[in-house]
Amino acid sequence: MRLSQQKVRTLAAERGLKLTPQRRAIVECLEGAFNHPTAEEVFVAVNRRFPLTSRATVYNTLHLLKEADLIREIARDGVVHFDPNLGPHHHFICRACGKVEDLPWDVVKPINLSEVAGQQRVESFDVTFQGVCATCDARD
Amino acid sequence: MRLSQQKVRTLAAERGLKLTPQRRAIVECLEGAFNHPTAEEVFVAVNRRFPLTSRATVYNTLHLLKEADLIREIARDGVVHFDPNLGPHHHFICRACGKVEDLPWDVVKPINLSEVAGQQRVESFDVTFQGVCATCDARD
DNA sequence: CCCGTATTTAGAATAATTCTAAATGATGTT
DNA sequence: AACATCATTTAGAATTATTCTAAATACGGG
Repeated sequence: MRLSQQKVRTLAAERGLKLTPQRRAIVECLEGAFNHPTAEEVFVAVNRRFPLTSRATVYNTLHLLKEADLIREIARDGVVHFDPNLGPHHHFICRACGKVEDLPWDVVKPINLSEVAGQQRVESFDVTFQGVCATCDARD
Repeated sequence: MRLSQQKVRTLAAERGLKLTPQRRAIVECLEGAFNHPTAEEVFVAVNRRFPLTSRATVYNTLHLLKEADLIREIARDGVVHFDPNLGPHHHFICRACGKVEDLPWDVVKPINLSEVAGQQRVESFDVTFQGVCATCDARD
């Protein structure tokens, strides 16, 4: 239920992609990240171990993983975060510090997509909760 | 239940803000917009009537209106849209053309915010549905 | 070990937004 | 109606985020 090197190996095999050290480093960084990093944060983290990784490679790989549904993208106020947690869940964003946290799937009662009437073909949905996180709440 | 000049007049009075022609033009543009425009689209629309309005003014005013909860901001894949519809509702975003549409509030069963457990102080939530809009669906 | 081709790179290009400092103008006061 | 004040506007520079480019590199099958 989470991005892993194994899943990426399978993807690479299926699509004829190459497993470069850069890609492995990016995946490794995301695997262990529970803080929903931005592209820039991934770039910095990867460059600590792999000093010459370019931004282009980070962006390319993030897009690749997203296309393959191995990571999710969370945008808020124009800030884009990435999430390696593939299990169904929702997000909470702190309006004070911008931190993203996961919330359990069942806090929202089931939604039957076919009942979301309209002309559209609805395929998925996601819920974002806003408020103040514990840390920021304590700081006031 | 919608942004209006009247609401902005009240806001201006309360906060000592000045009602400049530029601000009125921006509000007028948003009032009549049901297409969730981006900042750039507002800029272009306002400049049709008011040729020398700068981007800075458009951004400043949009931030002001957002702070005052007179418009909502909708971000998806790093693209930011603005919504003058203040009534409770959800959004649908077409993955093909990026168009944003409103969906009625009651397609989601009520969520009791105080029951959304965790350390956080949860204040609000919103739901974004994804899929293909009627226009794009017909085009395939 | 070689080859073909996907990938990586640094930096330039683009896009979105914010900043700056000077010029302007809305509004309460006289 | 003219004034003074202070918020606002402006053009363009600066910043930030992301994408593009074309040349150099390096997976991984054979």
